[in-house]
Amino acid sequence: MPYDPSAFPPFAVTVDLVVLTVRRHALCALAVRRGEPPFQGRWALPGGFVRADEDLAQAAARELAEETGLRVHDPAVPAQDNGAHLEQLATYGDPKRDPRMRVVSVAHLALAPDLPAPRAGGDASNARWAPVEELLQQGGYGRDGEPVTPLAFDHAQILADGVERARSKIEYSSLATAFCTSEFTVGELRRVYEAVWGVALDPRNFHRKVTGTPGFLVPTGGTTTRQGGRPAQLFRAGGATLLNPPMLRPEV
Amino acid sequence: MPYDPSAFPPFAVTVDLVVLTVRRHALCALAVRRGEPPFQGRWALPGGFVRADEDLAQAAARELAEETGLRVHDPAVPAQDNGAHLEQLATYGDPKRDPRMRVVSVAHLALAPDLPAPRAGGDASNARWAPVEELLQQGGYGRDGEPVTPLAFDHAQILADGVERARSKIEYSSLATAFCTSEFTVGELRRVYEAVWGVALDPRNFHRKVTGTPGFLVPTGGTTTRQGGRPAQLFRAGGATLLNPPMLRPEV
DNA sequence: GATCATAGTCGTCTGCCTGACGATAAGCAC
DNA sequence: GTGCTTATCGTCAGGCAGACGACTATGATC
Repeated sequence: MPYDPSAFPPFAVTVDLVVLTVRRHALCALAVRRGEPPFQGRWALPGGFVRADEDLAQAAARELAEETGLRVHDPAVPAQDNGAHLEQLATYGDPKRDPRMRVVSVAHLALAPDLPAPRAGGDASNARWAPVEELLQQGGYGRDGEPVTPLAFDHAQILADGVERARSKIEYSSLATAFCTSEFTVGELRRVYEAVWGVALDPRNFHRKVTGTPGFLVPTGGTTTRQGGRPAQLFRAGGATLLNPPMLRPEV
Repeated sequence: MPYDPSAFPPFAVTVDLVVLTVRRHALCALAVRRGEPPFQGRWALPGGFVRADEDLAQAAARELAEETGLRVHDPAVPAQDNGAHLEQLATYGDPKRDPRMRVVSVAHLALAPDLPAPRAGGDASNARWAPVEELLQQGGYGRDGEPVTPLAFDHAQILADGVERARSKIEYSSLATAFCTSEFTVGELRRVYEAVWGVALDPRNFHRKVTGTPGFLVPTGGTTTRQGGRPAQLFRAGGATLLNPPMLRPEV
């Protein structure tokens, strides 16, 4: 049976990225300013077309590198530094989600340690880390005093789904370490949980939990005082990826 | 800026379905026989092209209805009978996954109660429920004595991902009730867990757990002896969708 | 109709984990 | 040193899960 192009409607396929990090005790996402219609001047998630010979994960990794310079953490190299976690999130294909044409977007979720500064094709004014709370807010004014405009397209929904995925996934996996630098303290890891969940956790119980879970953390031997106070032991993420029993998210 | 079709490569977009049910104490998936190349004569997951004016979820629901006659359970109508659960699973877009052209497939996961018989365009010999273990098996012979051939395309991977999603999701949600008819007993629900996880559960502890979780089960007042033995209370799925604390899957 | 097999339901006990919280340790700023 | 900060160890009570005993109510079989 020959290939019949009339048998199916053509789609454009893109990848959109929810890139999350923790800055100043807040969960932040990478946003880029749109330079062209539709939604010109509005903030959006980074993303772009999937190329003809490219896998979806490749396209997402390429976009991530283009926007942030981050390489993707290869699970086969556990000790790799500064690698970001990247996973597929969900696919959005409402016929009206892009007014120009039929676009199906495969959204990906990336988790990264706090980065120096975003870059978007070298133009820093067109990319920023913004607290997800602010990006998802409806109306009102941001902390910079500018009026808040909703994200372009259906990106608010995509961002909300990504945040929810991250929030639930750090419960039962060691994914929270993806927000930390290669060596980190128990307190730093706890502040990641607190920022992502937006709650306060008991330092003593948290310490007991993470140090008591085999394979979660491995001590490097060093200590640091970069958080002030008594010197804290430094750890690296252990090989365990699943937390059993899970970290319990407090009721809100 | 005008719409420029040359700016992106065209893709075909399909939905593929992992339809799971529990039959005779085994987790089974719906498979259809391919009538045309590539992989002619091989078993595959049901699916088809997304139409030009159709949302992804609509396309998946349409395919599900075409293959099984099942309607999708609407969460707004909790008491609806025989509705299947349908959710997006993941998207597969390797450039070589279909030798004919560039196809991106948005896989969906459907959970259904045991059904009378599959239908595939009215031709029953081209559709069947098969134990997932058999569909995922590499080589050897099936229980009908025929040699086992792998599923077409990357459908073995898609099926494995769907099964894994179902296995993990019944831990912390009330999704296992989607495998049951509208009224069911605690024992029937337990056999669902046992079939999906492939383990044996203690009937007494299971009973305590599910009846003690508020909102999970609501008694209908009736009883049944359809499983033999002492009459069992009939229940309907309650409004709760999340199980907290979750059902614990025994170590293997 | 007695006996048996089958499934359902209620309890008990023990160990583990969590949440609450006291106490101590070890840095820095003054 | 005093005070402040963060880290770390310990204790205790309550809740939940696994193991398992006991009892109940059907249908099947003799």
